[in-house]
Amino acid sequence: MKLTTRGRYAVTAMLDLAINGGKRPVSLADISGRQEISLSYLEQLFAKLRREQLVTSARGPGGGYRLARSGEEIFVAEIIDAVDESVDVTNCQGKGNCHQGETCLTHHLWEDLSGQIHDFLSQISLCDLMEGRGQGRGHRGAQQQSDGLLQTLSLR
Amino acid sequence: MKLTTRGRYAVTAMLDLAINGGKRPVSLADISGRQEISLSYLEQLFAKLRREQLVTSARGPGGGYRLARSGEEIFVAEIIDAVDESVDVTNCQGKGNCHQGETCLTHHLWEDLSGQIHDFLSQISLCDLMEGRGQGRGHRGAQQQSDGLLQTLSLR
DNA sequence: CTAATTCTTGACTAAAATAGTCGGGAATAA
DNA sequence: TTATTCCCGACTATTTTAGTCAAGAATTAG
Repeated sequence: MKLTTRGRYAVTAMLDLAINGGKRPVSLADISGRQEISLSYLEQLFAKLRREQLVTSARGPGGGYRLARSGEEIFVAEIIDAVDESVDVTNCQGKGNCHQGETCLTHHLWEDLSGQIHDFLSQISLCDLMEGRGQGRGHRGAQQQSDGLLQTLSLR
Repeated sequence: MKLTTRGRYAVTAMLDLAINGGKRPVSLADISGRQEISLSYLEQLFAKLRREQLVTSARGPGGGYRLARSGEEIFVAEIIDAVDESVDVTNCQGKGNCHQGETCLTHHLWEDLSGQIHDFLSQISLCDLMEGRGQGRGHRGAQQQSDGLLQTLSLR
C-alpha cells in the first residue's frame, strides 16, 4: 500500500464525481476546473479507473464519466489500488537470499502493517467520506477506534 | 499523510532497532547490512529521527542508535511524520480563490480521510507490530474493526 | 595518547516517479 | 456534420527518492 498525491488526486476526482454526478455524466473538463487538476492528467487517471471498472464512460457531447456503482459500494482502497499499481515490497521473495532471517522478519512486519492500512481503507466508502462532511472525522468503526489511546500522544 | 518507500525504510529501520537493540546501541552499519538499505541513506533518515527525538545516538566504537523511548511508546505515525515532512494538501489555504466551494469541499474530505489514516497509525506501536508477528494482522482495535463489512468486497 | 569506530553534516548525483503537454484519433449527441 | 468528449501514445519537465562522496567531531578500546 502506498499513499501519494496521485492517489489523493484519484480519490478527490472520484469524490467530485460522487458529489456532482446526478443523472448526467460528469466531464473531465468539469472536474479539472473544480479540482484544479490538469485535464490530461485526469485522462490518465480515469483510464485506469475505467480499466478497474470503478467508472463508466460516455463519449460525445453531454458525455463524461459516471461511478460504476453507488458511492456506498466504492471504497477508497480500490481507488488507490487502481491508480497506484503496487510495487512489491520485499527484496527477497522466495529467493532465500536473506540468510539471517532478520530481513525477512521486518519485511514481513511491514507487509502486515501495510495490509492493515489496506483493510482500513477498504472500509471507507465514498459515501462515508461525504456523510462525515462538516463535523470532521466521523465514521462508524473508525470513530470509536480513534477515541481510545489518543490522549497521551497529542500528535498533530 | 503520505506513505512512501521512504517511510517504509524508516519504519523498517526502527523495527530493526526495536528487535536488535538490547543493552548496546545498534550501529547503522548493522542495520544497513540486515535491511539492505544504503548506509548514507540511513544516515539521512536517522538525522531526522534524532531531530524528532525518536532515537538517541552514541558515537565512537560500540556506539550507534537506541530507541529514545520503549517500543510501546513509539508509534508508526510519528516515524513517518519524522522522515516525510508533510506537504500541504490544499491549494486554496485561506486565500479564498476557490469560489465554487467544490474545491474546498473535496479537499476537506481528503484532509479528513488523511487525518483518519494518521489517527490509525498513531495507535500502532513498534511493539504492536512485533507482537503481531507470525499470525499476521493481529491487533486489538484494528482486528475487530477489520472483521466487519469485509465479506462483500474480497479485495486483495 | 593513538587509532579505529561511529555518528554528523553538507554538497553533489543518478534514477525513478510524478505531473503535465501535445497531437492525433474515434464515438456520439445535438 | 460539427462540436464535444473520451481515448491513446509518445514525449517532457519537475520533483522526489535513493545513493555517493568527502570532511569532520566525538568517543572508546587498546
